[in-house]
Amino acid sequence: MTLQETLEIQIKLAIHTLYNADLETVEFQATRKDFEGDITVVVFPMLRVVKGNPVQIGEAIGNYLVEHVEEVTKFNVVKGFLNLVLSDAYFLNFFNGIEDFSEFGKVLGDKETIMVEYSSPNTNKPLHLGHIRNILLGYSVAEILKASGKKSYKTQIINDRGIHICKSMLAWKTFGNGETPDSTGLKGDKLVGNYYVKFDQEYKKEIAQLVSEGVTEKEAKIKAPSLLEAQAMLLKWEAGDEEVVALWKKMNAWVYDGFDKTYTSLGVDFDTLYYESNTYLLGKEVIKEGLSKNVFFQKEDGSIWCDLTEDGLDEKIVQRSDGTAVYMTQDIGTAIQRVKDYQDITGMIYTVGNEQDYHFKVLFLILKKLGYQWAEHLYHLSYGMVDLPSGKMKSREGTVVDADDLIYDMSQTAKKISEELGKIDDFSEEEKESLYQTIGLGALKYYILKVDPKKRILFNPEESVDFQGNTGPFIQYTYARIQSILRKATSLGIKGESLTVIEMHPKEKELIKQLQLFPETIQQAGSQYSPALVANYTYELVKSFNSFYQNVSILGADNKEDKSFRIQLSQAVSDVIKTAFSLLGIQVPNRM
RNA sequence: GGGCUCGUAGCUCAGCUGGAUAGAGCACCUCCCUUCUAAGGAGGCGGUCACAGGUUCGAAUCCUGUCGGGCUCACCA
Repeated sequence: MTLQETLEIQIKLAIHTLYNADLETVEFQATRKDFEGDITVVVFPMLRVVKGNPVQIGEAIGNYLVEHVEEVTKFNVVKGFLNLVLSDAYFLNFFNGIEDFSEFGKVLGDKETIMVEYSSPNTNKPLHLGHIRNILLGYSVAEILKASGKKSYKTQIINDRGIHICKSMLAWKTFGNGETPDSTGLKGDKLVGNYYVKFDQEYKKEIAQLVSEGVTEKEAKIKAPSLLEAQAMLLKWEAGDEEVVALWKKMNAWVYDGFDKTYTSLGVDFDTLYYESNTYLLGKEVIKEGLSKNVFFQKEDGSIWCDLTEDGLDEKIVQRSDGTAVYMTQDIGTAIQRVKDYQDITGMIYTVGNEQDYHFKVLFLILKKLGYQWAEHLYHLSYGMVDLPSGKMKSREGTVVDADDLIYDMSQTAKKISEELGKIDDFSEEEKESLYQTIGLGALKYYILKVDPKKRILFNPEESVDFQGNTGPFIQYTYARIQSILRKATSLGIKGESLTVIEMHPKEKELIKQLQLFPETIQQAGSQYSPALVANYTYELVKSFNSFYQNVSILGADNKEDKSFRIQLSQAVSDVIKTAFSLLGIQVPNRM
């Protein structure tokens, strides 16, 4: 039983014996810094069942608790707030009760299995900052779920089909002269992306040409030769034309290879992949079934719809009049396929930008109507766009912040700062590079993940990302400092021993309180799908530690007991930092 | 126009299912390295929580409306 549970029982008992009344619940909150105490009971809500002065009631409960609950040593009442002071022994017991903090906070379990989809880029453009947010969020949420006692699979759907792919294929065929990533030294996704841009340029030229010949702009957009050619290519692709398919395979392979490099440098991975080219036909069977169950209805032109007006939404098309699949069809099919492939799945999370809120609302509703139980546990991890001060990132206007460039820039900044500080001059070149990468990525990932997912992020490339204050490097730095102390402690032969009696410094007590919060932080982050909660928790923990570090000497403690305790405490804090950061996909360095 | 969403300090953000004088970081100003890494610490300046009503003992938080930003309402994905 936790202390809070004990207190709740005792407080109910107190109210019962003192006032002959019964409380439903007891409201607790952390005691504010300005008041003495460790935990606070809010008296106001009790006034509903107990008539009287809140201060007097608080006093009465306080006295009762001091008498009946060993851990409560003192109390004070301010207005309707009963602040309880807990004994050092209580905190020490908690601390000693955990022999190893390296797995602290995590819960093992596999009763629920969640598939998390993230990234899912188009294969014709390199990844940019917007994708980075998506990727970091999806990866982190999957890790958090795992730590909160669920099983998770990471996946993505690769949009490798459609007219857009044909555009870059066509441009490469026409202007490429057989260029390859090897021959140009370009990353595959960058090379293909260039041809996508090239297509667009040619297409615009053609439109301009047609317009000058007297064709209306609207007409020109449809009749431009290169577009017609791309459309012809798509038809060939769908018909399985050998040459087209071979080219498609070759260029897609380049793109995947390029993406993989970016994923690797971001340190993320996937358990399984889905390709749109494999799944785009899947939904049709289900549509037929849904039609027979009257979940869908057919219009005269043959198109198939789902009527969602009773749910306050519109009618939504699920299959075109020509019988081909739309976006929705394919998503329905893919969802069902996933559950077939992984039968232990109990829910799914889609990491997709908030511009698709409506789409997912509809998708989930349709799947529920089709009668799938797991449809009750679908969640759209919707996140805000990453905007620049100039507005939206637009690839056509060249205002896109490229993922690879950004990652590189971050490590360069880390390098610059590190070199100025000169603390790692004895590192080998490889060690240095690896550290710069760790810090640069730490800064970037933390910067993005600390913000509530649903809020939009304003990214200013000019100001770049901070390395001071509430940042990844700040936390990594604290971790590195603790490692330094622990190394020194080991070399001095100081070992941590379990202690029973010790007078605790307020800063030590504060740290233990922070540590206690970690398990519930993971649970909350899991149920709210919010890495930001983990980030903010870590920041608070680290701030407390730094204050402790600056005000209390660890290795220079007066006696053996204090020294031993503080080393253990430091170890615990660094373990939790490491775990918390691993949930965010951020590494921690032993020195920096 | 309908729907969804956001609006907290000059800037970037925290504020859990309503609770004490609204918290951090950056920027600006003071201090602190002969003591465990100063990417740090201690302090100062800075807010009518967009606005107006309402519910409540109590509202940044819940409800309604207004204003402002974003997204969305395709036989595109």
